[in-house]
Amino acid sequence: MSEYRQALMPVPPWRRTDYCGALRAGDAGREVALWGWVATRRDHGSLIFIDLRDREGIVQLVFNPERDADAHAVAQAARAEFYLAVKGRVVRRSEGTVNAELPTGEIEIVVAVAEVLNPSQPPPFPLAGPDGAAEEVRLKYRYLDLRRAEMQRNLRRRHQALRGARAYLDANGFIEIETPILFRATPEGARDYLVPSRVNPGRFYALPQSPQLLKQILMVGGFDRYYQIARCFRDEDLRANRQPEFSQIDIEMTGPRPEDIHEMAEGMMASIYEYAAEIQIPRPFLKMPYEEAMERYGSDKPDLRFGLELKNLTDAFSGTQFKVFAETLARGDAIYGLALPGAYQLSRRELDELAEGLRTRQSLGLAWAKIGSDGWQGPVAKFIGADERVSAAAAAGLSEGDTLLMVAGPRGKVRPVIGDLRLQMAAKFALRDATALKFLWIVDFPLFEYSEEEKRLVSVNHPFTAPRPEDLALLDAEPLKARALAYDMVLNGQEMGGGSIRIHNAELQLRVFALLGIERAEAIAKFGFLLDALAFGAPPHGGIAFGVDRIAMMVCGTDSLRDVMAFPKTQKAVDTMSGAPSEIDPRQLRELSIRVAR
RNA sequence: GGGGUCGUAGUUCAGCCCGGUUAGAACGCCGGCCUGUCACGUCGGAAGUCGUGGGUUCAAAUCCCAUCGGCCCCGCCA
Repeated sequence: MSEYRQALMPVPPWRRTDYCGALRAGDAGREVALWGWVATRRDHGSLIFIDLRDREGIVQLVFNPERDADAHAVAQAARAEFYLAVKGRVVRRSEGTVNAELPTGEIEIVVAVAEVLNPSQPPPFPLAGPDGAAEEVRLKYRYLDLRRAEMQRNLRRRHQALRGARAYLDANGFIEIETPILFRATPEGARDYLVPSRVNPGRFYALPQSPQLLKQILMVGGFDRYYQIARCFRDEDLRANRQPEFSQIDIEMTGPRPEDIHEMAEGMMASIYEYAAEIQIPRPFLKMPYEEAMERYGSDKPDLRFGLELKNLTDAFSGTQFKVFAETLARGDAIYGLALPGAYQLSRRELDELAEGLRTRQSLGLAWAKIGSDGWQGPVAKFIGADERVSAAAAAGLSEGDTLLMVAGPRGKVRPVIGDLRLQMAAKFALRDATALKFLWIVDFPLFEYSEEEKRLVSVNHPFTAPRPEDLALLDAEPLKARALAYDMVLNGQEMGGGSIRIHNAELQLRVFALLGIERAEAIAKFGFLLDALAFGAPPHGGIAFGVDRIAMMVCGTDSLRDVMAFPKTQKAVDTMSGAPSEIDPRQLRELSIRVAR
């Protein structure tokens, strides 16, 4: 490597006057001082061009050996990702050398002085262009990955989204309050991340899955309106849109009706989109009861960017001779269908694969029929009589050339399965309008559902959700029919946020706990602080929480959470850059009174 | 816990099915030449535990088994 002067100075030899990527034609004639990374270097033997990059973009530097030999020597020695400080004059590029692709393409910097502030090893992967390297490598060298324009853009949009949220909440009287990260483990919900207490051997803190209880207590504490950009932790398996550690915009207010929360949340979302994407989103959002969403879309977070609604064929087949369907009806179960327009053709093999998927995953059978000019075709067509064909065709709105997919079974199982088929078909036939933003609220969730695994009622939302007042009477007799004052905000088939009006009465809270199988003594042991708080004049209150990371994914147009987090973890919850989680020194464990069993 | 998929120069990938020369290409890297490039050009060069371990075979990047890791999904995630 040839010679260069490396300034081992802890601060640059001169202050920066501008960001590289911010210079424009209007700056022509100015003397500027810049710092930045070498993005690319084009060496013509004597003339050398360097594209210098900082967070705002790149600008072209020109080094002419006849003008300044020292600066030129620096350019000769410089390599990709060297951090340089330069001084020079901004000049308009001569005609024919303008680069229309670059915002800075009308000008360049004629460099008079240059210093290498820090050389760099050759980067392990190229930093220009959209993700060239495998994520494995990008995560290990995250600091290099973060220099890429895409990551710079994503994290800044995320920042703008949060600014939008804060601006709205601040303007509407919400007070930002921090809650502890070291909290207590509570039953229900996801697995907790635990932190041992050194001064209380054998005891553990839990990292909060969300600040749920604390924000309720802040309402009891009289703050009236609270918000927080809160870190949350859940020790569950990861997905493309799930990390063990994530952020939510957590909001609680005193005395709201659900509509008040909706209006506020829509205002905040509008502010987010204005700040992050300069888009005006249409308001108010559609509201859809949970039951309707399940009936029409087979999902509590329906994607409304396309139609293809489910068809309830139960009545249409009421007189069927087809054994499978007849048995279904005899059990009181349901038959649902999905009518694929003739333009969306599936091969026999694709249909078989779909059927196989349902059998293995859901142990449900898929029946299908193609509506031809000479009647129904398909393996089950011969079992389906003329009358049923007419009624089914009417119920499903079938025309010639269409394909009807049918699934029979318990309603609670069949609807989500067909809902999933609906999404698969949307992906296969590219039915989604990529530019649409389809917001809606899902309301009137059930309060409870029955858990086969635990053989008891569990909360659909969380145990602090208030029942609808008119459904209070159902609590003891038919708790599964009781609806909750709960709501989810859904955007393009993704849950953006959810919340509820909370129970603010200790007796009602104890009743709900009891229905969940949490007896009075256990409730007092584990949630005594909440029950006590409710007993001291707790005001009615309710709120909502939004997934910051999911919002960031939407405004950035990416489908991986890792693209909108600075330091995400892999699917095994590992940080490949730092090596966390790591083994711990035995001495440290001893201090914590912990012995590793493995 | 389970299913799928990928793992070969620094990077992106080909080769793997059907075992058999010295494991290739592009980008990057190193060196030479080059005064208007912007993915500069051009000439030359270096660069590989084929993820790891075991097995089958005269012979394994290639076939088999196990294992580790990345990604996607199911379960799980109020």
